[in-house]
Amino acid sequence: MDRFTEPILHVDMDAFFVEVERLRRPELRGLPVIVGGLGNRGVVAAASYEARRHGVHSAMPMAHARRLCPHARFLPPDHARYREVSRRVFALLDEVTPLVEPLSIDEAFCDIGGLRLLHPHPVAVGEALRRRIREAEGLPASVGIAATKFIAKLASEEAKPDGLCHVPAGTEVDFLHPMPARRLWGVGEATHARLEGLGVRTVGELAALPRDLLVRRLGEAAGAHLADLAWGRDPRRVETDTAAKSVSVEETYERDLTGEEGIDAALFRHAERLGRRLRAAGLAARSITLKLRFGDFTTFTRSTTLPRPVDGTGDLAAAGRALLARLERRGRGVRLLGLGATGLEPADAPRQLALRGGAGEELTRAADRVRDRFGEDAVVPARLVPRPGPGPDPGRKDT
DNA sequence: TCTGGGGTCCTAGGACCC
DNA sequence: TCTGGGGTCCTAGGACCC
Repeated sequence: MDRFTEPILHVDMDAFFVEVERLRRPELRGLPVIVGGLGNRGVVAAASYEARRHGVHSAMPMAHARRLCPHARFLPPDHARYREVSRRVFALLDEVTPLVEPLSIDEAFCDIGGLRLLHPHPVAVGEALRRRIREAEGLPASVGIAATKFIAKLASEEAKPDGLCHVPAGTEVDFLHPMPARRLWGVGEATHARLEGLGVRTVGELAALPRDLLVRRLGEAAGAHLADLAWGRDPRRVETDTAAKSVSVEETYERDLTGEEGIDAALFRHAERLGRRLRAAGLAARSITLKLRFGDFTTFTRSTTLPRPVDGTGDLAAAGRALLARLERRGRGVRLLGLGATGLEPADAPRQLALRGGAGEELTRAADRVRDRFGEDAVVPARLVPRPGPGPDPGRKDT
């Protein structure tokens, strides 16, 4: 009986932000291009392969990237556009199989096990998908094919740029063991350092360690997980419909915020953006988290669980202020301020109407509708409008 | 070189309940 | 009067991913 023994595709767009920019500006083809925050505290979000050859990579401080590759073209990110293109690429995946699990804006797992009667081989499906994305959107994508998710993901990395890599069932260990342990999904800087402390450099050396030693050194979950991955074991299935567990907004300021008023205004703007995103998703939050990073990069969070879920700007701002009051600032400047929502549930979950705010809530929703039509800046709370000059203006009534 | 913004998951301690 | 074990929830911090 014909059946796919490697039914999992990992589709990963190559230098996604850069390639989307090149669609609009073909003159950028062949040049080193770097997309990211251009301010003095920016980092690289995406680098073209030409820029990567100079050592530039994502998450690198932009100042460093400029030094490594001064002749690159530097562009600010256009996330709205990337989201739109991403939506269309995922729609192409949906044409192939209903079992699509988005991992981020530019990558997804597809389970094509159900296609086995229609296609001779998973590689034919992968190549057709790459061609389809190229023809429909003009974008390069790499595909990894394997029996498990994490081998498929490693395979797509191996395939880059603009390629396909198939790891036949039974050959996983040969594929894995020569690799640096750092390449495993879940081995970051900290775990890598600990593994080096154990004398581990490759996945093969990791596989040779006793499982209980890994659990003792890395914790129950991470240790057991890595022990399995090192032998190619990964039972996770492709999951569709994974509901969001948190929504958050944060901002790093060009210069640290120092005055109480400026910090409070920033907090209120966060409450507005967060509330708007919750309401657009039809969600309300039971728990609110405030995040604060000081100029010296020390970072603190404070969170609270409310008696009932909230989605209104006023409620979010009030919770944020209460949390802010619990942090000792001691005159330190604020580099980053963030506000997050967890404990999400549908805003329509049975809650008595009487509890759902009054006129304030209606105003919020009216403002949302105006912004839907005229843009984010169409409605600005009076408290965020710059005050006219010093002293009262006798000719002006508050409106 | 000096460190973004959006997420997920895990750990550990404490409160609280049975 | 002293002491259990287990489960769940909450909070803060940290690792990790793209």
